[in-house]
Amino acid sequence: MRRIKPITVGMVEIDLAEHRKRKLNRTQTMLNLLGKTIVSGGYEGVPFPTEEELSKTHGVSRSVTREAVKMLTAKGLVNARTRQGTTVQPPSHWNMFDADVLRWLLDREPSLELLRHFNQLRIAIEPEAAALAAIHHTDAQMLLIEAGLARMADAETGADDPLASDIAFHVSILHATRNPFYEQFEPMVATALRTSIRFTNAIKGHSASLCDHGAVAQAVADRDPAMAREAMRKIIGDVLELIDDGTA
Amino acid sequence: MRRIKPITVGMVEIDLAEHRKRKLNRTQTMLNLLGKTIVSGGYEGVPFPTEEELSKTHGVSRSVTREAVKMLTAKGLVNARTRQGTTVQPPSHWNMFDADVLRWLLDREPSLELLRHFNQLRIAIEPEAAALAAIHHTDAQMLLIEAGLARMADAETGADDPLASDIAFHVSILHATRNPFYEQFEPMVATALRTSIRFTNAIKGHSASLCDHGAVAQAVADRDPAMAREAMRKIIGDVLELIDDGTA
DNA sequence: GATTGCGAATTTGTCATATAATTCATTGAC
DNA sequence: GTCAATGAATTATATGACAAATTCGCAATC
Repeated sequence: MRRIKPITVGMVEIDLAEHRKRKLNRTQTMLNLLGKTIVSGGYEGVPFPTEEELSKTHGVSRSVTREAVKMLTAKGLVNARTRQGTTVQPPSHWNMFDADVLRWLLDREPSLELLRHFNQLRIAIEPEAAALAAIHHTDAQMLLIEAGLARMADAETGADDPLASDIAFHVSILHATRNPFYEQFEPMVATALRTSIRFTNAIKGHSASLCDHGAVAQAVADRDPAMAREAMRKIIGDVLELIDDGTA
Repeated sequence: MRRIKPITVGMVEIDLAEHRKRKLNRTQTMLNLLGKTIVSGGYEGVPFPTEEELSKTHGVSRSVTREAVKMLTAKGLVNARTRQGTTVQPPSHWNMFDADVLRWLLDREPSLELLRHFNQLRIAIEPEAAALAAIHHTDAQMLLIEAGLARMADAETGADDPLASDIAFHVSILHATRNPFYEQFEPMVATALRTSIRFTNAIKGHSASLCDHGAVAQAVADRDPAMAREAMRKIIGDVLELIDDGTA
């Protein structure tokens, strides 16, 4: 009966291409669609559709709709109650560290405000992460950190991707803390760095940046927490300064 | 045909009482059950059951099982693929800031190690949160902070619950940052505080603690970020010290 | 013997329909 | 006016069927 995939949309842009490329199934497509719509305020004022409405609108079965809504519930975006229907939760309930939610947020507004919020968090997390890494890192993790630094050096000469190497370095520090909570910030840090270059692509003061990153690595290697913290704070502080300048 | 709720379990303890009390539906019960089991390593070595097995074992329909698994997927605990089955993800993929995951973790091990990890994070987050609060708080938020402080004072005289007032104070600081990412730490901070008293119930140096908290509030009111940061760092630092002593 | 191709089996993914449970609104009795 | 009974709307659960994707074994070929 139904031969063509009836994946289509109401308000958000159609992501059929992305859908095909990533081989998303219908539940995942539905999840993305609803997530994006919620995050971009598509249901403010209007009540969230019932399961039946959603199913009809998007040409999928109720099972698909329900499972997508369940996932949204698990991420804190909505809350479903019998008879009352499904309601969108206020943003404070959203799981901001979820990779999907972050993606939807950026999709909505790669705004300076969001970038500032990211980096306000980074300046709390990463210096302390560097300090913890200085204390708790294993030899293998130290090698990874140095590898990240080497990649950044390569990026100087064009032999590697600057963004990827930057992410690799910061992520390696997070893991070296050996604290599972710090490791959770990987998607956020990666996202923040990716977003940064969109706004401040002029900041190719990479030579200075490379030097700063080297200082962090050295302090971690020396198992000097205070120094590591300071060095990392300088890196993030510089970024934050640039962003604040962008605003003012 | 089926008259009695067939909610029962295999390896984890039966939470029928909790189930009734919180009026959990079957999907939520299933979610809790699977979540606890996964977090406590119940599926290490053995493959995760298929949908049909789970449904049979727990006497629920495949819908319920599937929706529970979907929620676990959304929280990063498992990954389902056609024909390959559902696999448990490594802990680094788990969404550690999810309230459910936190609860399951504590249910497994209210361990000193976990408590230390919590507070290693708090010492990054909360001092910076206090600094941000000093800059960005609104009048209403300042009132909430002072209310929290007042409750702590009441707790001194037994007029209020010490734990609840402590949580209220710290949470009010988080919200005063006006940064949605900081607000996400509410469940973690609350959990950390709740867990603390189990271990360090001797720390009823509340008079000292009250004084320290007052210093934070004052610095925030004065819009003095550096002072707020320092005062908060002292509070968490003291806790961390106690925990580390407990280990050594 | 190694590789490629094909088909069967397995498991999640999707659909359709029916029924239960819960809650809100309305109506009616007192 | 208050309270209980009734009904309606919506999610929750059950059931059975089929689709899609991936693995695995087997066979054919080189």
